Amino acid sequence: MPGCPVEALLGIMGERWSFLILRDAFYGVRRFDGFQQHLGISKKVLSQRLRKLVSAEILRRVQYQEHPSRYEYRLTARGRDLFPVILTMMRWGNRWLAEPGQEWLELVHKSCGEKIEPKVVCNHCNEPLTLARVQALPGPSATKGAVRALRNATAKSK
Amino acid sequence: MPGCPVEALLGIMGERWSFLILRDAFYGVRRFDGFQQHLGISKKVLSQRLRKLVSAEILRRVQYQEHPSRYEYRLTARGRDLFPVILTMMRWGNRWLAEPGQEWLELVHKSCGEKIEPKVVCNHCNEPLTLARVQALPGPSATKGAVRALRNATAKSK
DNA sequence: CATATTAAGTATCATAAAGAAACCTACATT
DNA sequence: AATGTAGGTTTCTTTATGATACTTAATATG
Repeated sequence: MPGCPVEALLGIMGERWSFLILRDAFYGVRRFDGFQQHLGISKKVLSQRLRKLVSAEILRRVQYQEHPSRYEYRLTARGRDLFPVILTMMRWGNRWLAEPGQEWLELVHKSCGEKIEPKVVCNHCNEPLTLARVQALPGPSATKGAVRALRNATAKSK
Repeated sequence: MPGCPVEALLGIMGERWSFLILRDAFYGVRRFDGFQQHLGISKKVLSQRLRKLVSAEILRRVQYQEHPSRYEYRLTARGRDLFPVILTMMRWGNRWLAEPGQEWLELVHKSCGEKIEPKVVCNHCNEPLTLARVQALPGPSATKGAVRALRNATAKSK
């Protein structure tokens, strides 16, 4: 039983290739061979990860042909809803790990035409969320460990 | 050499415990023993991960006492800037993995006092970023594989 | 004075996960 | 008849993780 939502997410997505498979899915990759060639992952591990992502309902295994039967993997609503996680990862990687002016990729917003730097904000006041301004409180399912950690955290933040 | 910012980030943060160590750091944990007890990670792996996070400048190893000398681990600016990634993970985990009404933790915005659901928006137009409205284009450092994947992605998105 | 305890690790060995390469199945193509 | 294609599985080797014991330097306890 996980003790926090991050732990729960990592129980599904925490293994070595899971986020890269997801990233490829966002790029439009759907087929076993596509993932395998693009990622350079071993077939064994790929099939294990795909099975896990399917059983977690991040991907759906869909037959796209009979005789012989062939399947592909498509994002579910749950899977698509991981897009914000990938976006924040992309922003951080571009910001801190790319040579300046040498980013690997550029995100463009089709709505406004601008180059995006994804920003995480409060859904109420639309202010960017910083560590100092966000307080984590144990919820109804918090474990004892989490309650203790959060109590310490809020005690120390000054 | 990584081919995309997500890959680059995962080169640092991709191992089993790294994100949980980071989450604990956001909760205010700083000491070896604190991480070890709270996470239930083996000391060997913890010391390997901390070393890696320090060498990636996510954490700084700071002496907090002499005789005997003791060190603690503090978030750097780089590390603090991973907060948005953790926030989007928390939101996703709370949304899809918690029993309804039984979330593990609640985020409160000290600025507006409201319960937060972190939202990822465009830094120009402030609209939420959805898969359909974001276009990824290869940047200056994109690998051939990435260029091909992105071309396919944009070709297929309709 | 001897023994515990604390904090931050290392060392050693057993188990689990990942990677490489070959093989399998069902059909289509040359 | 042989080759190719797509989506895997099997087997074996290498690497990573986990459990337990030990180390070091100082303080606290009986």
